[in-house]
Amino acid sequence: MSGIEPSLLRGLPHFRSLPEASLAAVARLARLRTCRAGEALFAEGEPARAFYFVRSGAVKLYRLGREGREQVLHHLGPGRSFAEAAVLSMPAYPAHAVALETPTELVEVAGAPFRERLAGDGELAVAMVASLSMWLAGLADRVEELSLTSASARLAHHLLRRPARREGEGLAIPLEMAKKELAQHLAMTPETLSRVLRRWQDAGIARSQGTRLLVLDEQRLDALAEGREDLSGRA
Amino acid sequence: MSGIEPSLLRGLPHFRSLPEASLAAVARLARLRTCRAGEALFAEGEPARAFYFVRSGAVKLYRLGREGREQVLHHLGPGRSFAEAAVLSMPAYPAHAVALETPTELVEVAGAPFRERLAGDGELAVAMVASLSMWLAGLADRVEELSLTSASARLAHHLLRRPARREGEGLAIPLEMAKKELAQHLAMTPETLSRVLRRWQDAGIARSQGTRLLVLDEQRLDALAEGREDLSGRA
DNA sequence: CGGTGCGTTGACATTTCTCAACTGTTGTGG
DNA sequence: CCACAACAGTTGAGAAATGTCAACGCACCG
Repeated sequence: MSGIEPSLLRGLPHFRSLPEASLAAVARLARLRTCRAGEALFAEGEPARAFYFVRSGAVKLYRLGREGREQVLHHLGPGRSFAEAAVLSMPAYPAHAVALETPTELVEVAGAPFRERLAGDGELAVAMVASLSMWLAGLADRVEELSLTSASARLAHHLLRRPARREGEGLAIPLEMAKKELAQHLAMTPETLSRVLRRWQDAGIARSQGTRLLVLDEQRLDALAEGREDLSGRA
Repeated sequence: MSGIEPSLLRGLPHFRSLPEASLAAVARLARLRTCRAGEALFAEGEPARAFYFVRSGAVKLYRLGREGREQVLHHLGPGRSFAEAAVLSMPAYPAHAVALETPTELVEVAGAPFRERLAGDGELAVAMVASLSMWLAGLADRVEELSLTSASARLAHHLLRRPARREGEGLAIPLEMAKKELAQHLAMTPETLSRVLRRWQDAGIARSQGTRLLVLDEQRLDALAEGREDLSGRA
């Protein structure tokens, strides 16, 4: 409520090229909030009062279907923002949000005053347009991913778009969710995910190492993602 | 290139509450374009030079995978806009676009001058934010849809979110794509789609009438969309 | 120590895909 | 106007992928 240091915002991708005045104005509407794992930020259907930036830790956005089935929409790490669209042009949050780590540091920006500021501040509005475009691109990618009909294609597609680190013989990709959640993210069961990884290991394509994956044969992973390779016959 | 009547823009949802000056400025960057079915508007990878509004007719956005497999991303009818995100913050179009009907009337807005205008025109930027938010909500919905694991749940979910018309005993939902494309849109094969519809017909839930669907039992369709009902045992 | 929950594996049921044949429609050219 | 090709849509039979249920190991945490 009382505002934060503008410098805390400067590091965020959206505001990198924002004039000092705009940045200061936004900082005045923001407050820093530190959460513990499991702490809820907002619930689906609740009036959209603020949007957020992740400074450290992680946040999960999800919906609840009937019978408590949890549909994970996104995992967000440092630098990402969320709920801008809700605050800017929707009456209520379209999903639930909880912090995943202790501590998770967030910048919380009050919605109503931000909306007012936006109309008169072109530079800020352009920054928000860029931010929303980022979300759009991400979701479009996700749609493409989910349109793939085979489980291994979806997994391969997903993995190939994660930040990875070259590591000796292969590519190390950190899995930033529990396998259970990753499975749901990719519209498959945990069992299927486990078996796909098993097959990849047997085929020498990749090796599951607890919380990360070591890809040994990038080309074949690529082929799998595009449905060019099949992997059934070659047990 | 030479501009169009501002009144042509006023009808579009994005610009409903835009000041006269902004509207006129955009109109100056726009031109009216009439296409025939099959006419390409832009190709994937091409530099994003303009974005569009549909005035009449319809447009299809799609990607091409290897081997010419066409992945339909969206069908757009009158009032919708597309490629704003590409023009505003991406170097190239992320998909192909073609007109689907003869005639299809479009408003084409030149990208570069629009971007310049945007920075200084807060009202316009806010309008674009609203437009992008609409896209975001639509894509989020699509992600949720594709996350459903059963074919009939995806189809039910999809149908329940289409504009429909009450019609005597039931609900008439126009299918705005060929069944072949609808199937791909829902990550299933045309055969599976056909069989699901057959089962619904046998169960008295809905009746496929060529290019439209007559829903007889909305409640059960709802149940199917949420995985509450199964429809296997009750042939 | 127990408990709780994730991840793996196996056996089995079911859905969905694949391939193929057949129908009906549409549009074209004779 | 008809014959024909081309293509969407349907249906069937069999194969393959995936989901379901259950058991087990294992780590983590009280």
